[in-house]
Amino acid sequence: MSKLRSVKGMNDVLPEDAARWHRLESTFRELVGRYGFGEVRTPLVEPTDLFVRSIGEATDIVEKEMYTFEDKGEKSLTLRPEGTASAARAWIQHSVGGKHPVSKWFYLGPMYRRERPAKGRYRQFWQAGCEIYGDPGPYVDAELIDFVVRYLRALGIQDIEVLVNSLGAGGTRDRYRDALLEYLRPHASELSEDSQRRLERNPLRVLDSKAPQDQAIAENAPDILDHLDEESREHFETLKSALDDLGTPYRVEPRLVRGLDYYTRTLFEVRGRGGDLGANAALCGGGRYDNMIAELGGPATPAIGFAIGLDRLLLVMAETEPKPTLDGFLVVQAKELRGKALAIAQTLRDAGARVDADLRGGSMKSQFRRADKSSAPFALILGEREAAEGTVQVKELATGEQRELPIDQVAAAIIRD
RNA sequence: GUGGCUGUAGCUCAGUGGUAGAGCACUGGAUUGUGGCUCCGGUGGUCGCGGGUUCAAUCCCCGUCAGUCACCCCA
Repeated sequence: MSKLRSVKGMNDVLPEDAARWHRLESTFRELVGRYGFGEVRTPLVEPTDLFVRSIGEATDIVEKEMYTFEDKGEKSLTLRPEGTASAARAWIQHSVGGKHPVSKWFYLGPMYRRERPAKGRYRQFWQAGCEIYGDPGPYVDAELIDFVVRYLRALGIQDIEVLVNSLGAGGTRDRYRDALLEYLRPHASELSEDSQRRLERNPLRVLDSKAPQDQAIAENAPDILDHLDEESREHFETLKSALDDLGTPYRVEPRLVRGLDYYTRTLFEVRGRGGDLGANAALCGGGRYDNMIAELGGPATPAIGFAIGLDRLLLVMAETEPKPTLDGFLVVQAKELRGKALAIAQTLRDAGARVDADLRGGSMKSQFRRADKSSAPFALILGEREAAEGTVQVKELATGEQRELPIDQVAAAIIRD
């Protein structure tokens, strides 16, 4: 066991697992393409201030989970803990709003949060997300929620729950906060320790506490949906009927809050119900952030986005059918023929075939064993006789059928599809 | 960040206060140009790391690191 290890909570993906990752990514890229989203690639590192101002100073992410460091003592930088803030920064920086009234962006990449690792939660984790700038909704809100459901289904993930809520706009949040505090304060001593702390700092969080005594109190708490301003109420009603029209299943969850400060109006979360997720069932979180662009110094622009946790999808995703990664595997009779075999392999590769060989010089038996395990449907046998005649034996491993072919006919014989 | 559990071969795991085992995997052979099955053999471990108790520790104690589960929070 080497003492050199990957950093805690940051994991390798080895070739045997890469196919599942490719499926997550290619399915996402394919689907996103059908909606006209374009990819944005931002740096992994941003000025710390970007996240403090967008995500919110008093959030857990900013308070204790960011990888922050001084760049040569000149500037505070942070490894991005999420993608929305970076994308917004890029959108503002390049004045994209001036060129396009509406832009649809997606991103896919690693994010960093210094939390205690657990199943489905890592310090480097992968998110795929979409952002739409310039459309105030609510139809685009519905479209985005529906997108997530379709993406998960395309991966064979059916057992999910879509939760939606609205945080309103303008003064809704503050008005509701006051009403909630008024209700909670008399119960303060009955709340869990955590919630007592949350009470003054972020009382909305008390609502989604898992402690039984908190849930009992939250049960009768005032409902944020009763405090929505008129415009937000209409927005939410239209969103729900748009989802109904799309046939997207959802449940209204007035206690859904989420931990980022920038959300306004539409808020949603998709949870998996597979047993493999443990306590980290949130597969996707998103919502509208109509004020953030302006707060970061850009032109007042409504926006909405979501992020999907790819590591978690991997835990609940259906098994991927293993596909052969090779067409042929060369088996060489004598050591002296290895140079010749290498040349043949190159010729076949030039012709588009996927070919490998074991050129260590082992017995034919061991080479056949490797051919078997390589997933290649064909073994290509090169012996003295074939070498002299410019041919190879092409043996189909599943059936045992074998025929001799001139080298220039081999590629066509073994390439599938 | 708090609490619980775990840490023996590449993998899954047995095991004992007296210097370590199985299955699978890998590899050689039975079959000197032919795999998958079978049989026989072989490689591989500072028993996570450090300290303590002991004549002696993989086993007991403490610490530490890593993993995992729950909480916190979130993707």
